[in-house]
Amino acid sequence: MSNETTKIPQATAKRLPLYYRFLKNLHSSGKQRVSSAELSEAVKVDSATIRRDFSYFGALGKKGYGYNVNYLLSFFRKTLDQDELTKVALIGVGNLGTAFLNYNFMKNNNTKITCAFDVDPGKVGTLIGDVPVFAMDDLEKHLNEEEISVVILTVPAQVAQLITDRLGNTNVKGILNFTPARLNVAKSIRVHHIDLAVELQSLVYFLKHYPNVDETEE
Amino acid sequence: MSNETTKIPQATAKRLPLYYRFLKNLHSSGKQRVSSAELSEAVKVDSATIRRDFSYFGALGKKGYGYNVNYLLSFFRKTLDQDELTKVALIGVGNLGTAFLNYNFMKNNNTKITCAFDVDPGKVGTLIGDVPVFAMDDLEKHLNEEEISVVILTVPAQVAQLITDRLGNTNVKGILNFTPARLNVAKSIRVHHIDLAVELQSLVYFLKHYPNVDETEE
DNA sequence: TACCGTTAGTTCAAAGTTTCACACACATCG
DNA sequence: CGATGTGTGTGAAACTTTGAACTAACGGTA
Repeated sequence: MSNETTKIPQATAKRLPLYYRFLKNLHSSGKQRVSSAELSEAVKVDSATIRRDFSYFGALGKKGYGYNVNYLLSFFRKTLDQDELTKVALIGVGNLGTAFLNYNFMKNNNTKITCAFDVDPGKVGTLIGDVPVFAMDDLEKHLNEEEISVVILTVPAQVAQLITDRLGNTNVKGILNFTPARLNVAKSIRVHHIDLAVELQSLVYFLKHYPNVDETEE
Repeated sequence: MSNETTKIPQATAKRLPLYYRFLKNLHSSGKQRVSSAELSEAVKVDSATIRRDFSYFGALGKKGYGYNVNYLLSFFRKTLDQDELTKVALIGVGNLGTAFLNYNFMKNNNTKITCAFDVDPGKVGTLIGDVPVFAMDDLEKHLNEEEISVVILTVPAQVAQLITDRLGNTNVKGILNFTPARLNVAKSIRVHHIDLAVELQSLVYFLKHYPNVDETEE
């Protein structure tokens, strides 16, 4: 453990941003120390899991004391690269895309949507939530100029693969895909799917077939 | 296997809506039969996993032939309760909430947003995407009258727990939570989290720390 | 009708993840 | 300054999920 090069389990990596956010809350409410049990209550993750997650990064806490909020926070800030800003592009300014542009969900974070793309000439050239909307034709040009490596995909499903193929000519390494389409990508590109209809349907399925079980993540 | 009462693994259950959607696509494109390998290519799930997933429901396919699309489709329709409509309420008509109301992501499905709630008097009484917006004060009343058991939560984080507590007095059994808040709920209520900021951050983390690994779900 | 190629269903081992439970270290208090 | 309680870090066990490999059944073809 405690070695930077040791690979962190994926399940752990997915929880890190969650921990980070709650630590920020604790910090701003003036808390000095926190135990894995308290944290567990707040983020709804088993306390043993939290301790193990933290332990992958070394001994961050003190026995009989807990974790120092400031120390933990500054550690995570470094680990999650919170100091350096990751620029993100949003492709497809429809209902959902517009909501993301207006939504402040990356305000406090290390990620920022710096440009958006759409085919609608009525939207091109405008600012939505302070983000400039460019023509889809200029996609590769702007992505390369701004050296963008992460995109949010909120285009209609039919064109998702088409757009994705064009991303092959850019520096894009990660796609957050809100499209129902399952994308074919070069293996140098990482895709995370958020499929809203599937999420809703599977929730309904769980309710009908697994009555009364406890909470599950996404 | 093949027994209706056998509990399906959660990982499998999450994939069912995905399978269902692709089967619908195949059906409408006139395809008669499909193999697990073809399906695997389309949904990006290992073919052995697909075969095992299906086998929990019994022998749905034929060796040396594959699966009959019609048969499979009608089977899933029953299994996923596609015939009966699940009414869903949306709470919080902000940027994201409005997008969902306008978005057609449940048009083809067994779920439909039938009412929405907000505190803004300017929104109350209006129709957004054909869905009536009611006052937050009348939340319990409408939910009970319409016998709604699933809600989508798109309110500001600060009030998420407050609203959730009020759901305790209703028939609501499932919450799709788009709020960063981790909700305290009675264990009869199931919560699925979709935390957009966390998703984006964890994608960025993966890109920095796990270069060049393959695709991961949600 | 007999063969051949295809592909479902299943078994097994491996990998990944969570949870338990406990020793040990530290903080705290008298 | 010693005793006591608290809470971390972690070994081991339990559980979940995946992927590879195999078997056996079926369809198609000559």
